[in-house]
Amino acid sequence: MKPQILQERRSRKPRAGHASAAGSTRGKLLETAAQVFSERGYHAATVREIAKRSGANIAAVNYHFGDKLGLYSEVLHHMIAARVEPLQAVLEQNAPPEEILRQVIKTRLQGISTGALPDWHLRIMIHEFAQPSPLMSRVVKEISRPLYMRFLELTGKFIGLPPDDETTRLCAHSVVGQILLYVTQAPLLLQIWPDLKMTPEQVDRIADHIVNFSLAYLRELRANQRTVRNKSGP
Amino acid sequence: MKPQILQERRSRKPRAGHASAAGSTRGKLLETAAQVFSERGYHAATVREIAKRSGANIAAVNYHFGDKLGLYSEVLHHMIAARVEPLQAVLEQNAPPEEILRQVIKTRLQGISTGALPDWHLRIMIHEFAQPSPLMSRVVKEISRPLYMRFLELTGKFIGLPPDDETTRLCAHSVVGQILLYVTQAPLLLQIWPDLKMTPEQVDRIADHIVNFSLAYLRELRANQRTVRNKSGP
Amino acid sequence: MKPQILQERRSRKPRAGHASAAGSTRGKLLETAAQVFSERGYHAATVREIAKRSGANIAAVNYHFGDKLGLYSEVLHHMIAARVEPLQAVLEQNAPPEEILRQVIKTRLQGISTGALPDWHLRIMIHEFAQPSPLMSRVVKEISRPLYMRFLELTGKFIGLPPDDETTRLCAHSVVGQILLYVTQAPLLLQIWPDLKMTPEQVDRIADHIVNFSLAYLRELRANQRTVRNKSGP
Amino acid sequence: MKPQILQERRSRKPRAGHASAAGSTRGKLLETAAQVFSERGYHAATVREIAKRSGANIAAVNYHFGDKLGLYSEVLHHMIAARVEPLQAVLEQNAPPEEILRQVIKTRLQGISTGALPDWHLRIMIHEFAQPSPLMSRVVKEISRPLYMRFLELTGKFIGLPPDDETTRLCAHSVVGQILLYVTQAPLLLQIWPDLKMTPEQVDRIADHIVNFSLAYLRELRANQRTVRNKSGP
DNA sequence: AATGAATGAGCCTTCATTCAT
DNA sequence: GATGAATGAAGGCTCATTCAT
Repeated sequence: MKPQILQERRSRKPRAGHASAAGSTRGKLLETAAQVFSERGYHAATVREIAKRSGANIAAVNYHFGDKLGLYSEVLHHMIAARVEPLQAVLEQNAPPEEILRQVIKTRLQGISTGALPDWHLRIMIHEFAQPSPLMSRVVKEISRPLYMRFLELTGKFIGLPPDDETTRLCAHSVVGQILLYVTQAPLLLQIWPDLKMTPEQVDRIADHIVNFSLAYLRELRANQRTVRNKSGP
Repeated sequence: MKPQILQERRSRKPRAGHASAAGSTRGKLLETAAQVFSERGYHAATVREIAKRSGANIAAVNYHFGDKLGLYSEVLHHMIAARVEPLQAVLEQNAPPEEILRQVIKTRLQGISTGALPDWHLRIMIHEFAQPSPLMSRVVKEISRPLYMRFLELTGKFIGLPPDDETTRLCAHSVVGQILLYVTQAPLLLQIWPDLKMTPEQVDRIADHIVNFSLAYLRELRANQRTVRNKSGP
Repeated sequence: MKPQILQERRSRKPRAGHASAAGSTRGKLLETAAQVFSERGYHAATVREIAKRSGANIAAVNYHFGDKLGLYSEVLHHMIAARVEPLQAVLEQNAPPEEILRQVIKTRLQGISTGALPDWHLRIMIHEFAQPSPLMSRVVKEISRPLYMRFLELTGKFIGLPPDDETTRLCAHSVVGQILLYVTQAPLLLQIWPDLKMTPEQVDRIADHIVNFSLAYLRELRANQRTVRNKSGP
Repeated sequence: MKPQILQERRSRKPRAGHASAAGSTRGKLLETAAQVFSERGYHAATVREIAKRSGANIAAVNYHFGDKLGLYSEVLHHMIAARVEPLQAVLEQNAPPEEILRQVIKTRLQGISTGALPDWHLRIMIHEFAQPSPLMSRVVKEISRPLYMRFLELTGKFIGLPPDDETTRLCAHSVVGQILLYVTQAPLLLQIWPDLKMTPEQVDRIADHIVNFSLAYLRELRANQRTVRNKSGP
């Protein structure tokens, strides 16, 4: 279930074990690239800006990562470690599904509350969906799909249906959709809803709402499902 | 409440009434531009490609629309007529809120069924949020905000709360989020859910699911609201 | 001695007798062109701007004057009538050379005193010398040369030497140079000499200075010349 | 009193000490640019032509100088070292004013004798006044003004008046104007005066004429001034 | 281990001009 | 008598990339 490591591409220089150490040029480049890619997306980001912000020579990107895509690939690689795995952890834990659902939603939304970390992971995904890079399919395969599958499992278990049942999928989508609204439309919402301050308290209220909104239907479904099973049972 | 018309920008020639007739260079340009902008977004789209695909000279864009932004502005303008207004019409009609809700969802989702029109309107919006163009604020003001406000009203009326109540907003967001998932994440879903064919029948089932999923909570809320009102009433 | 008429060029439309009437498109075009050419010079001026400022279609220039150069040629033609002839008149008049000299200088300088007419003639000449247009040689032949020759004659008569004597030429140049400084370097002088207000009074003082400055040497020369002639005479 | 160095602009790379070495691309570019800018002026000159004549890629200009204006700025900078400073030196030297005046005139005129260097410095100034570039004010501040001020001082000392007296200014203008005629109107004069060969001997004669022409009035003024001072003195 | 220099392709825009009406 | 539409050429600039050192 663990996402595979993104394969190395055309860089001239093989990546050393300590390569992403913060002090090195390579490490600094990687750090800056994550920032810039998250701000502009793969296509609109320029190696020039990444190099300049890193205080590195413009040729450094090609030297260390082969080309722009190589650098992007590396950034994506780090994204998995930094983001997918923690969320995966939440999904894997041994707790009542209702509690897990609540935690997933809160974890997800906390990424967008203002002061927190810049949440570059998310913005990269948004750009990737708006305008896919050549690595889009890899992003899907190694980031989206595993998480999606796991969430399907969780939802299925909750409502008592197999993970790949259409109803299971639709329910999972309903939950995810509510979260993604705040994630992908954040700038719009901030303009359109003056009272949206994204304080931890407000984000908490939003998360609670999503949980309640979703559980209303899911519990109903679970109840029906048990009835059906009981009826069709012995 | 009707969204205002986007104002003309720097184009040298005023737009004639029949200007977007399919046969004319100008019309062809506009048509192609909508396509290209929806594929690549404002920034990544190139005037060159638009001109080439239109079979027009590259300078024709400048002649008819002043510059790239002028062309984009015109495309946005047509977007209102072709998309926002119909949806607005649905929202304005005199019918039970439950029915309107169902229609909104269906109208929205039908845009993505059948590969016919690749739903360029939405793709443009997605690009706009991923990487705002200089016209972003106008897009919000004239497209998003009016629809959002109207939908808030509808939701508020349904659950018996004022349109700008936080609960009203959160409920509206929950409904919209479910729809937007299919709209913004369509390419991902197609990869990740092999059985997603977007046939009219399936889209209908999806729409019904969203309605049911949402009403489960909204009705609950409405019931509570009435209880509260009755209790605090005479 | 009268400057020849600039020959018509490639215009499709032969110039009618009343063509430059103020109200007509053609006349308006000509008027605006003089303005624009004097502001920007032949190369930097654009037919677009001329057409726009005239409220005329961009193709009007080509229609009436063949091409940009044809329009410029026509402007030059009017320049002769409006500017060269009056100055010529001053030079031709029957008066003591000293008085003519004073008048030439004053006439010339008054063109640059602020409020007066925009003196587009002069600015066109400046541009022409900075970056000659294809019509430069015609400008010289029909405008500069006749005036220069006449001024040489005047100077020669004053100091008692033939017009094409080197000394005559050098003296004429000394006078003309003093005038041209204020004409070609006006913008610089305005920046560099805060008290230069170009009021009629100040322009008068400048003109008087140039006259006095020049006569100091010219009179000296004339005196010497007479002595020489007397000595070598009978 | 020394003119300040023009500040570096947007070029990406700081200028090394030996950067304008003839062999380097950068040096060649600079050399060609001076040529082209002097021929066409800032606006009409094209980066393409400069690059092509230099045998360099068009992007090299951007690389070395940031943009067209950056290159122009650098050319102006070199102009100071090559031209303004020597003239400044002449003006600063400790010699009788009459002798300095003579030298200034000769130095100035020698720039145009012998077709060798086509006196690009001056041509750039002429273009600058005909159609100012965005650097016009800097040109004035760092090139024209210091020289002008110094010349005012010299003239004032000669005639015994303060440098900023109107009479001092008018006299200085009269001298400068005579020089500038040959400098700004050279092409015209060559057409109009067939015997103008610009041989060193002839240029010398011109310089001597200007000196004599000017001194006739200046000495007169000085004499008057002394009389006045003596009368009003003790 | 890294970089300064250079490059070809492509970007958006503006130009003077032409042509059909 | 005039114009709207269209065009090829050229403008300045930025891009990711390469190469010699």
